[in-house]
Amino acid sequence: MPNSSQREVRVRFAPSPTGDLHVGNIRTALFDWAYARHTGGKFIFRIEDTDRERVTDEYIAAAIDTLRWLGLQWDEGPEVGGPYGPYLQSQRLEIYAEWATKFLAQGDAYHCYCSAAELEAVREAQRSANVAPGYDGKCRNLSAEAIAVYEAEGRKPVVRMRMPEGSTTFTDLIRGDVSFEHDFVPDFVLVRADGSPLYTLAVAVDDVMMKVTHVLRGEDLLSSTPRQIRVYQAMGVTPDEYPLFAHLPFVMGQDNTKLSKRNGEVSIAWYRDAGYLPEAICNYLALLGWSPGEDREDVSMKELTELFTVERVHSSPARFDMKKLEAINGDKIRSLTLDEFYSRALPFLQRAEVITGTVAEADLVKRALPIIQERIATLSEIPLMLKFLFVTNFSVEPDSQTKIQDEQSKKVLQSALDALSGVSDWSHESIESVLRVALIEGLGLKPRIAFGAVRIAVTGSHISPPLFESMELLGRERSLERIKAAL
RNA sequence: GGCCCCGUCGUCUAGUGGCCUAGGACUCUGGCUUCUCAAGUCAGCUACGAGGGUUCGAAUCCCUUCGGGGCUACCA
Repeated sequence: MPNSSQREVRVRFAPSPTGDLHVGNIRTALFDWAYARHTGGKFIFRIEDTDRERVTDEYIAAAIDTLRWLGLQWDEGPEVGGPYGPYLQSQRLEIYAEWATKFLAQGDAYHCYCSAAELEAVREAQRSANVAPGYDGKCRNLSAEAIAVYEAEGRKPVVRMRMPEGSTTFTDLIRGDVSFEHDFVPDFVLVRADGSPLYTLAVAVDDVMMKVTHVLRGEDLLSSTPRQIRVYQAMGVTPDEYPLFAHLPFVMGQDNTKLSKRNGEVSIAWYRDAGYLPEAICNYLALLGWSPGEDREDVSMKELTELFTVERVHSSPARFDMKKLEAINGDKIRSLTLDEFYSRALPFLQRAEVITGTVAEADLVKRALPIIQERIATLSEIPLMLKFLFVTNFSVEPDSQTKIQDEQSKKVLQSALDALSGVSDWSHESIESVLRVALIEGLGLKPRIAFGAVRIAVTGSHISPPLFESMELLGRERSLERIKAAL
């Protein structure tokens, strides 16, 4: 039997969707995916919903949707199936029950009748006595009589795994050898009193049964690895068949605490709505805890699969920096072809109700996009910048309005109106040359002063896309109307 | 408290004993460009947590220390 490093690579992403997938989850998913693709192996998507109190169908659906949106296509998992399914743990309950029964029969696990209150009391005592906390092993070797008494009391037992004396050592692909003395790994629960399995049981059983070869996951799971390995042993899996572990460093918030709502947006759905491109999110996230070296930072999805190796993953945590994500997003937007940019822009324009979806609008949008492409960092800025082209009841922003109330501005607008009235070829080139002659040469004004007033009158704001192109797009009639209205 | 992990510019990182008076990117500051805003471009600021070793030579190896984080559930 070939060992884990020789078998076909099978990597799984196994979130427990107790909310929207967040930045940290996705970084893990991205690395899992990239590693599978890099090695030509399989990317498996599994839902860990053993805690049905917290995992809902909505969150599961959202997780599936998010992964799809990001382009992290899975080879096995929800909706696509696969040879080792089902891929929802809630649909594998009988499998876990069978193994638990087997462990019980083998003596690897035992029934524990301790109540939550009793366990808490033990922990409390351990805390004050300053000794290692954990289950005290009270039910490890219960006599038949003692069991009968508990049963008579109506107590429902949990199934608890027996940790033998000794220690567990494993090689983490990122951190090297890590070992834990079993004195600090207490007997742990596999099955709840109601018969439902816990993560510790399900994760190990599934990884073995789904023939997972590499477990790349968050470092918060590092200290649960000995428990997972203990289950492998009880299952009869030999060490050379264990999956290889790689514990990824955390993605932290700005204030160096775990990323959460408090210190930055975490939900990927939020980034989607805010106009971030999936490839930008992936590119940025890839740089958190990993780097291709050689001062490279711009990485496409394809390049990521070519360059990604676990060896180049860091062991130290990274802070999430929205500013850098934004910068990368802007770069990605600028490198979009017009067609790509157009299809991504459309939903944002429609959602903002700037356009309704007519053919005429589509044409104007297509002509307008090139002049704003290099001016935005997120797609959500598009409606703001293009609104002036579509609005029916046009008005100038109050802030800008005050800037064209003075005599000089009126004079500028009047001159512009006069000069522009005679223009027949309404192209940005001729608009510009006519205005330069009339305002710069004619009135002797600085360009920023002269064009500023026209800009406000025509676009409604002192910040806008390039003036002459904007006027060309707006059309002669509407442009002149707006200048007139501003007088 | 115990166990485990981690420690290079503000942030993400390059760096695996000499190529490092530490490179790139983002941010920030200033300049150029310029019809606004951007984009582009040039320049600048700022880092090997600290202390000991090992070595001709250390960001790179060892030890100690300090700091940060995770786990310590019938959560994952």
